Amino acid sequence: MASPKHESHSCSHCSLSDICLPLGIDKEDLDRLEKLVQGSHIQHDGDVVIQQGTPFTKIFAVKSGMYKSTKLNADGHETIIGFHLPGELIGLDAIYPMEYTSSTTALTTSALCQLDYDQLTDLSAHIPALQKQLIRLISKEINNSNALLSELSAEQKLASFIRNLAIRYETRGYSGTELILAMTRQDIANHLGMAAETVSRLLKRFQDKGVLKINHREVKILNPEQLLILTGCEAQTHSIDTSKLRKG
Amino acid sequence: MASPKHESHSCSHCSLSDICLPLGIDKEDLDRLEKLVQGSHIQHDGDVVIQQGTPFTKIFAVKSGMYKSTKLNADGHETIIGFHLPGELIGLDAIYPMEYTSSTTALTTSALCQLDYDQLTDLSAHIPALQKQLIRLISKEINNSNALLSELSAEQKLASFIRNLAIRYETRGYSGTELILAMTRQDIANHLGMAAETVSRLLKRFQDKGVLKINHREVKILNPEQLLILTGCEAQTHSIDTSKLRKG
DNA sequence: CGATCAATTGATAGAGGTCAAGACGCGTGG
DNA sequence: CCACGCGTCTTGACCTCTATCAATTGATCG
Repeated sequence: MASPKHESHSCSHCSLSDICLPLGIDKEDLDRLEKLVQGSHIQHDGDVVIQQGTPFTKIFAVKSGMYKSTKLNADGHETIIGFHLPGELIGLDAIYPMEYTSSTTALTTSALCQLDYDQLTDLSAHIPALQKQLIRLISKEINNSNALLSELSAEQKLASFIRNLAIRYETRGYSGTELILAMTRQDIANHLGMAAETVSRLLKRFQDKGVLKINHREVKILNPEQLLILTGCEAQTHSIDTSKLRKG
Repeated sequence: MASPKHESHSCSHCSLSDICLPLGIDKEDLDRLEKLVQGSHIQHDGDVVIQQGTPFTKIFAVKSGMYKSTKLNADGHETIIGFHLPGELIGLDAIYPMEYTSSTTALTTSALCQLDYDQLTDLSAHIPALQKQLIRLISKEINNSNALLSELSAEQKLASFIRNLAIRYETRGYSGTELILAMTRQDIANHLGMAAETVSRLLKRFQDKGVLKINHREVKILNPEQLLILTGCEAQTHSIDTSKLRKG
């Protein structure tokens, strides 16, 4: 299992083709795209896929499992800037600086595709639809990054985090109510800018409230609406007293 | 001064051409690019340029002054996702969702250019250099957004904010040591996720330490190296005791 | 079955939010 | 020119949230 195996691949048969690159591309163009895709590379827990600071050459697409990207700051502190689920692209933030700005590691047994960026841009110059899709996906990343800016309390941040994971899983055809936290509590805490103990306590609180059912890394969302409220977003079902929304 | 005046414009003569779009484009292509640029629109303090939720049609480039982008979240809370200085582009995050995800407002008397996005992509399909530059600039935004994730204490966040502003001004040919905070303390606080009182207290502390000289909205950086240390990044001049870097 | 790592739980303290009052700057109108 | 009002900024007192430290339990694995 440990050997990096290059499976036969085909974007057209990939279950992720709807959310990955080949949106609205005809058969002929798709063939050309597939030529530059290097198929499934398999990693295991802890395997490093990208080293921060190395020259940018490829974009990665997650096929299965989960990855995390950590950034070593100038102050020597490591921050987890994100987790990557199947169908998501890794490395788009490296285009501008021409080198990877964070390291990426597998959290469980996982697989990804590799796309040579130079070939991809060359091809996209000939296929407007591909160019547009590429730009759209990069733009999407900006929004993802901005999402973390708003939250206030630790409770809201963690609730948002879980909800965000659930939604992303659901979008990709997995269950939107039962998910597995492939990362440690410490990883979650780091990503959200809090202590691991706080994550632990909050998860317990969520469970006590009947919002979640937690069994180690397994999370079951019992009350999605209540979870939404915990994010700081009021429920839409009944009218709200807006007089005391959090600060101005 | 108050009338929105469409000045004669020319990217080739614009002092910002180095940092804006037209990087490495030849004369002929530049002419075509200029055709789709709508020249200087002038705003004043409080003028709204972009309304969150409206359809995405244009990218904006700041010519002078300063703008802020605020996002109204589902919880009814407004977050300032960024400030825009001359030479910077606004609206790149709207490409994916096809609508503006935040509202943009002028903070002082300011001016910007408008670029029709559809025309821009059509043109970039014919000019590989333009396409690359466009993609690079969008990618850059991801990095900007990720920058806020790492900081820990309020002191580090504010020090980083000031330093970031100074560096951006310096890159654009302005002074890197004397700058004007066109935004209110409340705006800074909102953007950094803290209380306005904390900003006030921290600025005072920075001044007491001799790092900054503050006169209302004017900031003079007296000790850039000390400011760097306040961001959490150790000074490079002498070897450091790394034994007690902030948490793991 | 110890050893190791992840996770939980409790006790404590400090950073920073909140509330409240006052100072300062600035435009407006008498 | 000064008084007034308004918004911004500052400063102080208090208190909550959450980080930190520490000890324990639970899982996993060679």
